[in-house]
Amino acid sequence: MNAINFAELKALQSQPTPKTSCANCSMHALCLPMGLEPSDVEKLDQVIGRRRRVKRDEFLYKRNDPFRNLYAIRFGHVKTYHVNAAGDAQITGFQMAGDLLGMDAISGAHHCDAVALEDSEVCEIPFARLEGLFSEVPALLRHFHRTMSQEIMREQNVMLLLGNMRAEQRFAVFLVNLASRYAMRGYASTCLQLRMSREEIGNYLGLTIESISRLLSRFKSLGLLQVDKREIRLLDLAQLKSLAAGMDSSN
Amino acid sequence: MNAINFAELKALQSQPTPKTSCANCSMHALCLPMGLEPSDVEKLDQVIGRRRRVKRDEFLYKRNDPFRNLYAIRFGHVKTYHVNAAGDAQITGFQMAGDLLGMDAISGAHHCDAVALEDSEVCEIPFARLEGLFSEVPALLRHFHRTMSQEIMREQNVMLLLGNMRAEQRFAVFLVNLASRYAMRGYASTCLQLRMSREEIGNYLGLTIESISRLLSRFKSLGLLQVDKREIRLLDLAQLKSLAAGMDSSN
DNA sequence: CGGGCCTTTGAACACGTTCAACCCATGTGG
DNA sequence: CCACATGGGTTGAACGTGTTCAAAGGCCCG
Repeated sequence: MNAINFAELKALQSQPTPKTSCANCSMHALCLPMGLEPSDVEKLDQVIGRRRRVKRDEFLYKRNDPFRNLYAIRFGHVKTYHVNAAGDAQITGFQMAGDLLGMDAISGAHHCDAVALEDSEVCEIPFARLEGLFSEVPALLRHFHRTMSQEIMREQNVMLLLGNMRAEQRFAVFLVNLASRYAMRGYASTCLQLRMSREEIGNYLGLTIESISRLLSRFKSLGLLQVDKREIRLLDLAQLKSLAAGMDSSN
Repeated sequence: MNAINFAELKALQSQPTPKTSCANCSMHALCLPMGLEPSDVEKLDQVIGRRRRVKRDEFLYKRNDPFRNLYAIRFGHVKTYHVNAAGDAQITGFQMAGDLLGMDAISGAHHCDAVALEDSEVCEIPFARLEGLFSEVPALLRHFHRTMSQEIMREQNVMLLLGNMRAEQRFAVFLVNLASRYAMRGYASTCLQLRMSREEIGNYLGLTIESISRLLSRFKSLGLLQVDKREIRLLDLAQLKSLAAGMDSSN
């Protein structure tokens, strides 16, 4: 796979900062405008609100905020999480550039919190205006439905992970999945710069921080990866994939 | 809450079998036509395909079936589940009358299996025709988006359940949730006729059949419920709710 | 150099699983 | 009619995975 780094590409070909628009956003091939005609992309651009910077640890939205916008990440990383009555959190997803957030809130208000894992920038997409565009641009509506559908699939996969995988397999799935998402975005997929802490990974995977630490040590000693703080170099992706698929493990 | 049994009501008021349509379906207040004008309900009726009977243990759809239809349950119960590479299943949901199935497949093909838990009947909703109706009936599109959004929320709640609840709390959540869904449908909410086996409950909750059995015994001995095979009578809903919320448990 | 934060590692523990036996209701064949 | 098999459910005992608790290490920034 010829890994092209879209972000670098963009930086190379355009010294003068381009107008912020979908057409020249490095994520247009993954994000909402995916597959649209240029004229339709322009209409989408009209609809999209301001670009918004979110600093590390700042909220993108909070539980019970009224639903007004969807958010598309331009760059950076975000986590979404639920807090239960007892006060402990469950992280429901890590989102990166090109991902769409907030679809769980369409029925009324936001039911989870969204916080930036690093300084990030998002496109605010006023949902009322987007709805107005749906009748005009059927391809956009179709793509929107596919996106929601994929979000449902993603969550079902997490249910699978939490419901019947052991710790080792969960962590392998996490790593392989992260690698493939970076690959789709043209980033090096064997050298992950984790944006989240061990604790956040553990929370997402239904494990403790200690378990994550032990798994990293085990995988390291098995020669599957190298660890240096939050940089993880995947050395044996094939083996990791077979662990993620539930094969062998201890033979 | 004045529990009206819609199914019985319908049976009483119409000895001659009425034409099968959304307008006189007992689930119209919960299902796709929810909140639509009568004229729009009629349009929806035009779009909906045949009603289809599914016997107990028969497939409604299978993994890799091409996506053509959504399904609304008229009566009966269905389970959806994923099968992983190793061959074991994870049940991702139990659906009942008024529920909509198949939204995870919009992006292409079905990714899970759907099987009837008892003899059931569903409305086949050809998605292409439904899409055609969206531009004509904006209220339908809005409701469809809310429905997908709610499905995302439901799955996030399962992630919460599987990710950071102990067995006791999981099972309490399961019972309370089931009771509330029956209540919404006008059925007695304190006397549950389970349509699924202990094994299926356990699978859904990430537990074993033995754990479910033990939990039932424990709850019984605590005076929270009575059990007779698959009939469960909830005796202390308040206490069950507080267990489900993560309160006390052992004091 | 000190303090704070994140991480790693070790040891004891606990929750839920696994394995096994048994119960009970239902259905089937001799 | 009984004998027997089958499938779902319950209960007990031993086990194991991952947690909890605790201590120590590494790193950053003041």
